[in-house]
Amino acid sequence: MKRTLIKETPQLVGQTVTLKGWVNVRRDHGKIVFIDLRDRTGLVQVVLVPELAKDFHTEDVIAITGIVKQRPEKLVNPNIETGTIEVEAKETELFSKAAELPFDMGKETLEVELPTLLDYRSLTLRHPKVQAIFKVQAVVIDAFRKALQAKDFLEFQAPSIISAVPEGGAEVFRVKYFDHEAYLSQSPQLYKSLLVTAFERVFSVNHIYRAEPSVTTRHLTESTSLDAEFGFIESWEEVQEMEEYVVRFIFDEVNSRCAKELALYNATIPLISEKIPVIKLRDAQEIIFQRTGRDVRAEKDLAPEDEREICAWAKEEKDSDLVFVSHFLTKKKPFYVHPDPADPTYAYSVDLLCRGVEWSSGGQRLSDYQTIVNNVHEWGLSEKGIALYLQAFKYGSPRLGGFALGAERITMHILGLKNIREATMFPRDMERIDVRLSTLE
RNA sequence: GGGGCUGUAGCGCAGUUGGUUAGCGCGUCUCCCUGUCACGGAGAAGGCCGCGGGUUCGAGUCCCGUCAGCCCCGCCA
Repeated sequence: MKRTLIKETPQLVGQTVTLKGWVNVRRDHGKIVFIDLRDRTGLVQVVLVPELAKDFHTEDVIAITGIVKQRPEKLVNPNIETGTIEVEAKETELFSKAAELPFDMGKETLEVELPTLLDYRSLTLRHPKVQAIFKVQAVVIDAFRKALQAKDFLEFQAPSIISAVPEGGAEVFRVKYFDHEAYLSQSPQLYKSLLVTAFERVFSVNHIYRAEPSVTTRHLTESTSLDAEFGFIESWEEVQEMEEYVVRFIFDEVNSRCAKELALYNATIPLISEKIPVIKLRDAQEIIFQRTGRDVRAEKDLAPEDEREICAWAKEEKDSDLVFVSHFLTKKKPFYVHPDPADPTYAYSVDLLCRGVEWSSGGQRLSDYQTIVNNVHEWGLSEKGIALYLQAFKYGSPRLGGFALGAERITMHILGLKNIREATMFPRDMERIDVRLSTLE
């Protein structure tokens, strides 16, 4: 018989249906047995006689053929979407038996610590509350695409294998590449910029790789970067405005498409004011000094503590969970960053902070060929490995800029997760590639 | 790389100033239960207290080492 999805059952009262899915939980009452069956669309209560319930256990994969029945009013369960009905089983079939579970899967919340959550990833990804994280993430990424497609951006696939390290700063993974050495890309930055000279407006959803020896709650060695870049801008503010539009678009989509998922985490979309406040690094540091007495005014960057403080300021003073910080030090940024002509010490760069953490960085890029070449030398880089990038600007380029958002960080902060690994299906860090590396020795 | 904290049953945890037989909840197994929905009730199994050494009459508890994990800082296109 044709399979019916669980979410369809409330509309099929009186009909015989075949449901296929996993046993979420079994409640045995002797002469009557209840099974909450789970498929990708939801949960439904199945009523069975013991003979049909067999020895079904949590996570067994089964099929149930039965009649959809309206529940009497006093038996309605308002907590599940199919709570007005139940399915009275007439026939059951076991597809696949589940081994004894290492923890309780039938609970509303998985009560496991992070290492257990990841050690049993194939299993924990079945849990509805865990799945909610990745539904939100899928919507975030989809909304990013939709927002930029609506502005006529072209999606491209950036390469992961690169021949030279143009950025400096972050550590890179080396890979053996036949007789040569290559690297894993830390960013599609140079590709998206050079593509602007061909397509004007481009974006990409790519994995990026960082060999930073960082063990924190917000760093991964492999993560998903949402990149956008576009040309013919008038100023760096246009980049910041485009980013604001994209972030707002993402929030709207998540709000309208993920109400259920947000509710599971008791989460609310970050508060976004009519206009996200934009503040220069030095002004931000002055504000921190005024608020806390902590003098960070000579620092070259914001420490995590500073990022939290400036977010607190934005929240209290500007009614916004988000805040842009601009004009970082040119020398702390990569060679392609565009200095502010008014004071070249500072750059047309802009980070987006949300709920205490950096969500993105972006800004205006250099577009003048000779200036770029000079900077390549000044930054101590080699022209050879980035020849294609330089070529793009040699043959004419519009004024350009762009930004990159971290998909996992957005997901994490929307849902209020404490560790970015929770917002990553298969997180890689210094100690883990699917399994703990220490277990492989 | 620096600092802090934690390793006790499958999972999540408690365990007093060092004291006799190692505790709780969930899960698992057996039995009972026709209206539960995190069902309930009765019973049972399940532990080299991460590992190694030390102090002590006596160590889950104190000390040293080691391994594993978590958090903070640093680093972070």
